[in-house]
Amino acid sequence: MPRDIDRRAARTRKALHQALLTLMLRKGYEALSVQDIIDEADVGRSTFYAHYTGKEDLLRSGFQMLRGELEEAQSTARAGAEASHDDPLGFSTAMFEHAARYADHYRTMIGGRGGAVTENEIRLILSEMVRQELPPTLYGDAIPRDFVVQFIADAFLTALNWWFERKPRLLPSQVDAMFRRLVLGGLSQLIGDERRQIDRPAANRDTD
Amino acid sequence: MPRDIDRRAARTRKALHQALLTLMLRKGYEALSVQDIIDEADVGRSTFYAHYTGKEDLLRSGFQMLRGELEEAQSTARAGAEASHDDPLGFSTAMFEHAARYADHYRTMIGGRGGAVTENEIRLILSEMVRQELPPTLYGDAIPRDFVVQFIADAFLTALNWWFERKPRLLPSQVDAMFRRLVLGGLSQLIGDERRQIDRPAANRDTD
DNA sequence: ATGATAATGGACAGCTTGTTCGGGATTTTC
DNA sequence: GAAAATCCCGAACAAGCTGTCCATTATCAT
Repeated sequence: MPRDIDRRAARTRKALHQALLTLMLRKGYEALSVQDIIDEADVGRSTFYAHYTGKEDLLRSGFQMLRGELEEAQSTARAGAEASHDDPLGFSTAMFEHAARYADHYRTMIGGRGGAVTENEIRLILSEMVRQELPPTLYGDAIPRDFVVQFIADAFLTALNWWFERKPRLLPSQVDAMFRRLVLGGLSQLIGDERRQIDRPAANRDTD
Repeated sequence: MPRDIDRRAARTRKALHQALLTLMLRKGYEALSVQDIIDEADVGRSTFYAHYTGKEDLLRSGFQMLRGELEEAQSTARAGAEASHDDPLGFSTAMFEHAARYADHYRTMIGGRGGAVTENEIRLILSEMVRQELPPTLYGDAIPRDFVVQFIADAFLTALNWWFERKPRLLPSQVDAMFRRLVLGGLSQLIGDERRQIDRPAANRDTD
């Protein structure tokens, strides 16, 4: 029996992934049928179902690959770097660079093209990254920690979306700088010095 | 010919909207078929197509109603209030209260239940609101204005999502306070006093 | 080369979609 | 109240997609 995966199988899977990528960029995930995918990939119907249980399975498979890539990039980029908790947004630099490298893949996931599955997956991954870097104790207890985590993760997605849709020629480092400054410093730094002192509302004692 | 809409037609449309609402809360928009909707609404197949061209048409129709409600609420809530540019997040208070009032409707739109159509529509509406309130000139030019607009709009959606999914018993005013503090003051206020001074990166001169 | 193994393509029934039609019920108008 | 207009309903239709089956073909190990 063959130790490695059969070359034919590898070729088929690559063709299917490529077809999914192409079609998602063109029509979006939800509007896609299995028929479209196998037509684009030039693959038989039963062949598709021999490899994947449906289009969602194919989608998740591709997502896993990208996730593996990402985790590797994260760990190498931050191997000898400063320890965590030093920079609460430490994930962002490597992440923006990874997005630039796999621009087509990331493009399928944003702007509503990815469907609910992709959206949820990427938000989960990001939330987990942020959670590991955010200091366990926040100043005061006025804002719950998981709220802050979601805030950061979604802000990153916003930056990514804006980057690809509006200014795709920017360098990853440039977008990263804007992202960090806005999330760290907030809006008050941008709207004039006289409002620099934000009002500090009393911490709500009875938050459910 | 009847001056007003026929009562039967109004009843049918109301039943269809209610069915869509119920089913979206249960299964999400994308997983819904026209068959599901007319079964839930107890309406004939041809009747449905006599009123709407498909499920997306029905969705947009309901969305228009809610939008009308919202714009009315916004204008009345801020009739005699302070003029714009005074508070860059002036929309949020009335918006959170509107969301509390129409909780079921808003719940269908967040958490991936609403599908790409809803997501895009609500982001457009929010962006427009924010754009009108944000001062035309931002401190420095390091961060493009439309990036800031998207940042605020998406942060609001994050807050709304977190509110409904995690702490639905909070009052609108409480969520509003957290939202404003986080967006205005940023992350640096939460992670210890020694990092209160954020580093100010030099404005990028060549942003494309 | 040759048998074993695995991928392939096309055909199949079952289901959903969107449309059309005539009979029957309800509302509006007079 | 009765007539006329309008709307709802149910059935039936072609078209498309889905998931499964099996005989055929191409690739692998010896």
